[in-house]
Amino acid sequence: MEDELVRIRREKLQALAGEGIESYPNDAKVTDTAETLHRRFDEKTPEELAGTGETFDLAGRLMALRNFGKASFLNLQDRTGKIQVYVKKDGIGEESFARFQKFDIGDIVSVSGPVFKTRTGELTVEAKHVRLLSKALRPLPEKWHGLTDVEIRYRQRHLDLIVNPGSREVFLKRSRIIRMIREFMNERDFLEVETPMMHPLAGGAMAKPFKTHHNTLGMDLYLRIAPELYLKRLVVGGLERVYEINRNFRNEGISTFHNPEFTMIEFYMAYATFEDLMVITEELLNHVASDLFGSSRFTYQGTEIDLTPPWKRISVRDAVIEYGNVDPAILEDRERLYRFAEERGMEVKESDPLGKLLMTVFEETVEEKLLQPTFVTGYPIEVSPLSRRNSKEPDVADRFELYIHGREIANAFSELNDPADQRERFLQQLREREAGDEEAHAMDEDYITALEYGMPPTAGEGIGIDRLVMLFTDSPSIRDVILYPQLRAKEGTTP
RNA sequence: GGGCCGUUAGCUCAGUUCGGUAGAGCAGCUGACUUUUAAUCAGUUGGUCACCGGUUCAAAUCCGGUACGGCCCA
Repeated sequence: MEDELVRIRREKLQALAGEGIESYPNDAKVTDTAETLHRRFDEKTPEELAGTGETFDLAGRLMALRNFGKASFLNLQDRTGKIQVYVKKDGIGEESFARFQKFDIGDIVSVSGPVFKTRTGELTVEAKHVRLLSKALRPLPEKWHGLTDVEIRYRQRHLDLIVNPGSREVFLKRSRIIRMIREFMNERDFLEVETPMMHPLAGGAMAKPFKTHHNTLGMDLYLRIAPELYLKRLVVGGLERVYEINRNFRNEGISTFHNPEFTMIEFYMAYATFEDLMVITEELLNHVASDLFGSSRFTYQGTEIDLTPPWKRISVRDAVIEYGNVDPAILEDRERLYRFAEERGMEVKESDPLGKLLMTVFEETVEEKLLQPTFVTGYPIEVSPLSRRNSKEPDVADRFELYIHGREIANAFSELNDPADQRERFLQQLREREAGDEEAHAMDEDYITALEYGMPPTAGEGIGIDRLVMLFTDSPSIRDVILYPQLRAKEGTTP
């Protein structure tokens, strides 16, 4: 039973405490890491290592223990990796060695001593001192198979991170990707800002929000579904290039591509158009890819993705014709398109306008076929309430969505900065809301007022960071790239 | 929300077909072992078979339900 294993380890800790050894000391000096030692000494010969006299201080988690009676080999894991440690009775002294017998796999220990190479050529720290810094009272998952139970991996991510190097790798990469994005934006003179996560009305996207309540103000608030309207107010305020990397919350289903809270970067650039953003997007993703892979090519779930610009550009309409094999004539006729979609079991309503029908047919027939990076343009104005109208085709928005491997990765448009048109669009959304569309955009008078002070011509874009990380880490599920994905509450667990 | 699949020792998994004393490896414990690396050798502890109910002389196994998870669909 588990209690038995915990009891034995607790008794070991108590036995050490009985000898006057502090159970949880915090005065360990750690100056070296596994990585630095490997880098310095892996290529050296045993002779070069011998007799230098230099000693090293490191600490980490004891991941393996191979006992030989009067000597032991340990694997010590720190944030940079693993290194072998050799502990022998002669090396640390009899008393110390007796205490060392109470160490277990999983314990946090510090080690100091010189390095040498074993018979098999492995760089090893020869311990002169070992010390228990923190006892692992519970056993770790098995060393060889690791931890595969996905539920434990998500609920107890610490265990996953300790025993599954691949998982740790994903989150190191995630951090690196975000760092590269910041670097890219900062270099182009974008200002990083933070805008409210709690909104009096949920705007900037078409989605159902989470509702919460502020007691003192006595008002309901919504967790933001997008930062868009605040960021554009900042552009009105003269911060001509802004970006925010932060969480959005959408009260929707959970799947391998959807988590209720997810991370986006949104950025806005005055005096740019959605077409300028295509180029910037190509550059941004290549900036990240070149850092991660040293290349524009990488593999996602067995498919080679090539980010070499320029990427394909195609309108929704042309894509439906090309990938969906739909007769162009049908696309001009609302009635015919409705029947077409209906006959194929797509979820459409009799009242849907042509643009909405077109998007449904696009989603059903095209999306999954867009494997290589593709800018889809020509979005109907009625599904783009915040986008600028195309000057030549007023029914079409100056907008694109980026698809990679059949998934929407980014959404961008030239911003609608005409307050009168914006009011009309909101009113249209209100009508759709009244017709039963819960996700239709709310009226935001305050935002319109801000536009009335004059917003420069601006283009803005949102990129889903989690989905980008999935692509770049070859992860099949969004839960693999979010440290604590949302799960159903389970009795006796915190998250 | 629907369909399919899963839940057995701390971990990784057999065992379910066709009901008949709950198993292995690792970890743990005891002993041997001062250059191993999935160390080795000998011995050994450890189980609410997810949970609730039913059928049966007898249920991990069959039936019904619940919880949680995974995949697919909406």
